[in-house]
Amino acid sequence: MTGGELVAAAKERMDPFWSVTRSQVYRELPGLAEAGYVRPGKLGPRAAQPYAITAAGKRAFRNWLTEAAGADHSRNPLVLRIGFGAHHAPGAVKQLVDDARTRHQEALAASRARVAQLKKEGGDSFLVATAEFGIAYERALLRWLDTVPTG
Amino acid sequence: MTGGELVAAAKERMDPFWSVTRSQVYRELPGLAEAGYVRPGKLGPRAAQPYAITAAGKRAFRNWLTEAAGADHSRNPLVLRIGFGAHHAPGAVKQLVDDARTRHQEALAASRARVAQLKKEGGDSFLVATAEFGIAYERALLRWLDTVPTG
DNA sequence: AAGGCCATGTAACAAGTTACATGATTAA
DNA sequence: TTAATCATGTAACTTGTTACATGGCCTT
Repeated sequence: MTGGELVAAAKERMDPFWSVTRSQVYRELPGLAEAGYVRPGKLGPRAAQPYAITAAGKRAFRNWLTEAAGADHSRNPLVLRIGFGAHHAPGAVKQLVDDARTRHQEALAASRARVAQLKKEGGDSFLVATAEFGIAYERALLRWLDTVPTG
Repeated sequence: MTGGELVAAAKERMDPFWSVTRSQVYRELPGLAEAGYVRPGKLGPRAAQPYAITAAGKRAFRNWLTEAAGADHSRNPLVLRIGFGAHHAPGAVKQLVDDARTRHQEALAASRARVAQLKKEGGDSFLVATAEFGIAYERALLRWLDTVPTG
């Protein structure tokens, strides 16, 4: 795959709980090739450089998989601002909450659609589980939003 | 406050949904002083440099508060690994899930304790809400863990 | 075949992490 | 009073973001 294809595949697979940017991917690929984990193929249109994973790359991946998972890491600007609610102008918190509700309702719908699609395709049950994580997260957030004081 | 005090206060206030490191804080403080948002006080023991916020600093803070909240950003290495469950050795997913359950049960207990403490202190209801976000998140994650296929 | 559009890749920058050096405080 | 511990701050490095340049594709 090329850098762009990898980014698209990663987003498709990980969207609610992980992210990568194109620049990260493009930066890493030459290093991975150097290390022998991927092998560059011949250039396509637009100077697109495809790579194929090598046997060593697969080994390294499996190795990485077994490493302990490490703590998760959240950055939630909405909750951060709500925590300073006492410093807000009147009505500002309600505004924040309403906007967030709209956005997360959309995200919830997207997660549900993704689960439905994966199930229809008869896909890997672990992938379905990660998509269901998206639903669980969005539902929890929406329910929490309903409890935030908006005064 | 000094850099160390600021880090401690930030962790106390934001722990489940935001984080800062000491290095970030120490790096920013001289710049904020330069910009007139904080004023350095006299050095304490261990060359500790305290800062006080200025009127301009408070204005800048209120300004920042009203900015739109931006999307939240999660990095969850556990869900990431589970998504690749099909590539794991047998039993490995169960191991991951069991470890995670322990850790998140502890985190849930910590969140609950924090809510109880804030309520006892009669604190700011917005702060209580952010602590309750921690509970909601941990509960959702734990319930989701119970649905993950461990075969 | 010309112009707008989208995908590829690069480069400069900002934010986040890790490892280190130093100076008080505490305890043996 | 010496050694261990802990808090302060710094510096080097890694990761993540934003802004940019270029080149095929697709429509008209």
